[in-house]
Amino acid sequence: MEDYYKKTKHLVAVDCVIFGYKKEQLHLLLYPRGFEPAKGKWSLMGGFLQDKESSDDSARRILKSTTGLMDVYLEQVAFFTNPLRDKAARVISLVYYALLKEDKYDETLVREHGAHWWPVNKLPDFIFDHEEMVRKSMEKLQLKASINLVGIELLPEMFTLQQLRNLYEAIFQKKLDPGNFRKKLLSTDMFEKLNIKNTKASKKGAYYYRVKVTSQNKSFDRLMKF
Amino acid sequence: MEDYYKKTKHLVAVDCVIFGYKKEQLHLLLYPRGFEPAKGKWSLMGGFLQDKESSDDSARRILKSTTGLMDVYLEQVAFFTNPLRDKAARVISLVYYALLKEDKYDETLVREHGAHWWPVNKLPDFIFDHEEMVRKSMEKLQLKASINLVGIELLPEMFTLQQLRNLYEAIFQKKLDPGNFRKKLLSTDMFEKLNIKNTKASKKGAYYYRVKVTSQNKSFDRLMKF
DNA sequence: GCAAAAGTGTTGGCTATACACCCATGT
DNA sequence: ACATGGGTGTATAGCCAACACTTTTGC
Repeated sequence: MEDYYKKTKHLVAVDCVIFGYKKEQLHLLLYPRGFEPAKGKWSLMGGFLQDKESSDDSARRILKSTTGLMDVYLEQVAFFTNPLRDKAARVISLVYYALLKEDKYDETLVREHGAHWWPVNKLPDFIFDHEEMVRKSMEKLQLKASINLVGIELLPEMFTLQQLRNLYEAIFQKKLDPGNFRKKLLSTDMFEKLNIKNTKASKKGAYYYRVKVTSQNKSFDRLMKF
Repeated sequence: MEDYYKKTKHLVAVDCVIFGYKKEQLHLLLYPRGFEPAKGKWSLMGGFLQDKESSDDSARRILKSTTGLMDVYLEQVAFFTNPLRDKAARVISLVYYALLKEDKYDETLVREHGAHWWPVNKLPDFIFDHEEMVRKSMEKLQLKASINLVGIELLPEMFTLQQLRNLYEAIFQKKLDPGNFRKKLLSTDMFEKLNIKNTKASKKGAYYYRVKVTSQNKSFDRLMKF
């Protein structure tokens, strides 16, 4: 066990499942693979883990270089280690998902990489095992959204309950009852009602809310079911 | 990205948090570190990921060599990548937890490795970040026990509801109401009542149950709260 | 006035928890 | 007979889904 130098070393990749919320739909930022094998299929943003770099730092470096964003919410998803998963070489993959605030990223930088936003309900063909990575990320995100409020990470600072509901509908890919959703979320006492109304979405106008500073990273009291 | 050969390679360890259920308490199989650094502290069972070996296979190889067991329930927990986590060298760790059936493992083999079973409520000092690995494993196990029946993996084929309740009490580290537990679990219709009684634990004797074959890997209908 | 979204209220069913109570039996 | 765990029943509280209903306002 102490003979570290005798052991096989491996290439370690960090792949990021980047969620963004655009046009009331959850999207993934993907880029097309330009070379064989699997040319033309779509791929997650990834890179190799470097010397003296934690995988968290690595993921942040990848996100910085592809979206320009520094402070991004990151969560571990899983590791993928099948020796044949990458046809070109034996590569271990460490997978994260990331949540990007609407329109805060650098669109030019994104385009530079040939990247494209795909709605999660109409995804293209993926290379290798990236489809499974995405599936597991969705499951993790849904679990997280049941325990914590994900509004902070994906919505602007001020939002109506309708916008928040749309976000949750996008995450769980199903319609939610407006009245019940409203009562459920407000019962957590995590929101602050503002004296401003959004009159764009309806004639009556809906009040904007803000997440209370004190409950930034708080859990719901119980596991919410959506 | 295609220049695989230029990238840094890393040592990749697979560490196993081995849960066993002994004497009505959840235990962890740990072994003492016999060399510096961190000599005398306790460590998870681990080994290095080899060439052409998936981390699942690697974990199974480690479990086979330390407990003699072939078919063990395994679940991914997380990866640990802090560059300074192992003082001797930069090592990525992939962590699994394993569930060992009571008394099915090879006690001689276990002793050979100097390993020791520690009850989860009185654990020793760990090396490096192994304590966090254990904590995350406990959380994952509790989550799993809320979604699936873990009795199959940790109990003998035949068990009384009292034994099952003790197991759940050990997993969640709290007392559960006997009557309510019974009703909750039986309501899932995953059990088959046998015509045999266990008369050791009580005078009246409790019927043995068995998990129905059809519901081996089934989920509870809802998330159970214990 | 009407449509459409905002927001409130009501109801029935299910689940969790606490706990009372009877059953069977070894000592 | 009584203590002990096995097993059943009941009462209460809280949550959730469905849906009726009221409010506001632009057209």
